[in-house]
Amino acid sequence: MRKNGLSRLIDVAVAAGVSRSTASNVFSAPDRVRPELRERVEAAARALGYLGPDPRAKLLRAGKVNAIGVIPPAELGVADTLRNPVFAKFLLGVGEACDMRGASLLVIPDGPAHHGTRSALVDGLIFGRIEHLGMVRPAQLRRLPFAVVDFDAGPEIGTVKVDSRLGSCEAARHLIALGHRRFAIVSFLRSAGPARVYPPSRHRSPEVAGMFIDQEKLRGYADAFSEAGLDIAEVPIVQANPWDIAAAPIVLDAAPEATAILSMSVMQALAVVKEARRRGIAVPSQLSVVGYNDIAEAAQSEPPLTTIDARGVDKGRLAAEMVFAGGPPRQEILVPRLVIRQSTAPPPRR
Amino acid sequence: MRKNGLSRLIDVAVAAGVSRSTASNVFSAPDRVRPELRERVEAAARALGYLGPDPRAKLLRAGKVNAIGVIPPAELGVADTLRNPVFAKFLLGVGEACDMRGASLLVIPDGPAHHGTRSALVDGLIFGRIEHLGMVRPAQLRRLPFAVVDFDAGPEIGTVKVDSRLGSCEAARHLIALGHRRFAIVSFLRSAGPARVYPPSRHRSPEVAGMFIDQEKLRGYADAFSEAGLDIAEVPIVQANPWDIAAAPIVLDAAPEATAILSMSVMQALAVVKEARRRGIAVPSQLSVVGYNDIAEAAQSEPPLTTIDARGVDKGRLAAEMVFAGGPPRQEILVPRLVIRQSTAPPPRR
DNA sequence: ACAAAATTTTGGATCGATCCAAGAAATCAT
DNA sequence: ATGATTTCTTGGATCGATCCAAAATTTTGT
Repeated sequence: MRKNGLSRLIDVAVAAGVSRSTASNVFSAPDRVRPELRERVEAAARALGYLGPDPRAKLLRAGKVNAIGVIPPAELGVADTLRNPVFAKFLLGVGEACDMRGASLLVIPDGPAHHGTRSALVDGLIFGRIEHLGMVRPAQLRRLPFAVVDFDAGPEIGTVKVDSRLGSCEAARHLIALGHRRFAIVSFLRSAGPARVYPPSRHRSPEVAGMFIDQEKLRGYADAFSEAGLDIAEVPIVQANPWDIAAAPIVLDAAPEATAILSMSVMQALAVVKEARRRGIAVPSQLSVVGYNDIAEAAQSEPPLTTIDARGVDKGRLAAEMVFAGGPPRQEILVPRLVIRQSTAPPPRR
Repeated sequence: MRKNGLSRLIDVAVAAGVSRSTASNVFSAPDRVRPELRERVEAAARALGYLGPDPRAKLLRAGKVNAIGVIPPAELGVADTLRNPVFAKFLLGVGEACDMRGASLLVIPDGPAHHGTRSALVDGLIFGRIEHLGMVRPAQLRRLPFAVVDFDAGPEIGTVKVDSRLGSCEAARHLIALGHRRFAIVSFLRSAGPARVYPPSRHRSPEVAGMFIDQEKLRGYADAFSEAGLDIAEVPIVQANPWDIAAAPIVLDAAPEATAILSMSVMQALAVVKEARRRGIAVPSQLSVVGYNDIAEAAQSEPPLTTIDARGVDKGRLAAEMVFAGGPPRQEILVPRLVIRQSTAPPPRR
């Protein structure tokens, strides 16, 4: 017994009259110990209340923790991460991969100085956002397997991406195929603040052009428009914080003549549907709405929302499998899928 | 530089021409080292690509990991845990507490032999269910601070509980106060399988009496009924797996004359509302429904669901704070709150 | 019964740092 | 310049296990 009251492997060994190594073997390789001796050691362990090797010490030698770490987008804490339904789906995928190997999942809020990356006790890391590019090198140097998600970090680094340009293109194509010609787009506003409206003709202003991920999606919309001989420059764009559902009325006001709304976020799309119904605009017969990302609420909305399944779960699973598997870095690109529900229909006749 | 390519503190020390201790101090107590020397060490570290003390070794001495572990109900893996909205709320609360201390959150799927409990690298543990009672002793012996949630483990052990008897009593009181007299109860079926109906008079059968948590809630309903001079024995009970929303039709069929449904799960309550509307039964004017547990879907349902807020977030936060704070074991009992929305109204006149 | 082979057990070294008491160097007082 | 302080730096011990090669023991073959 020690001063701190906990007994160690060596205490057990002494009590059982064997060497440390033998005692160690009883716990980690029982077959190597003669049954008789093994029982003696086990009895001693029981008597001392010894619970098996201390995971910390074990770790020091073995180096394996049996856990994977996920570092959420920079500004998010643990709670925010869990609260965000889109990110939660991703986490779910990571969780699935963990379950396959019986590993644990660590959510690491990234404090200042990337303390999390440097000190987390994990076998590998998954970086969730662009802001983490600076942490890639530290992780590399720590020789920790890791993968990045949703951004390009070069061929040296395992990556899982979703082709969001294609995804939003599909969304727009779907509406165009239904016959829509008058649209409005709900885009992202990264900086905090109220929604902003960009009427047609103001698209080339730097605020619109300068966004990052959203830019991909905007290109996707533009692809579909030009395929159909339409010009995206004639479509009004509303930028809103993806979670600021109070922006829905602004969207509807900004494009009263639109028959279809393309939203880069699900939450906005759901909010627009709700607001439209509140105003007595029938969805989908008078107004069609397509979102981006498929979450539970989308299926349960009234009417259920047509949206893009951005493969969040698969993304998480693949990233985690990459980390677990080790091996040379791979680049995976997932293809988003259009999920057609009841928020889209041909435009009303005039 | 080592064979494995990673440099250690000692390599840095040698390169800088100082002792290990001094090098160590540069990273953990910079003020103790003369600026000139410190810079020399830092330069050496940079040159060798040394990233600071290895968290694993640090841990062996210090014992702190800056992470808290949550062990979900036995049969759930990591993914199931995140998928379950009720448990996810609890996790959210734990996450909030983590954010306050900048700690990480580890979700530990509990494999066979409680391997997780024994080997998880955390500063403390939270046990999420009755099945974990057997793991309490191991944790105690490991001298790990821990808390249990939702079940009584004796005065020696920190506990956060929610008074579910009171919660369900409130639910029933609410309906009774609105004037309802004919009810049906949706209870839990722990074993897998299809829903079962227990008409009045069969309440005392062992399947009904033998359930655990649900028993508390049933008592709560009974409390409210007897306050109003009603007898719960006259109320039909449907037992269904809490997630088996296919059971909703069975509920409505089992009690066609009921004007109000008391459900022990939110999901069932939401399913019942949906099914009722599908059948053309107006909610709440013809049928009132009260759930138990408040999740996002409940507020977004059509109509929004009246339900019991079982304080999931607070429960998680308190449990985590207990673990972080250490100190003598406390027993917290949270009081559930009735959240009145639009799924309840006075019964229809006949 | 004795050597050879197979199985068990053992002690020393190691994983990568931190702590602490003691030694060395620099600063100050007289 | 000498001793007394104060500030830095150092090596040895430690955290709690595992690994490995060598020693001890048991089993097998003839």
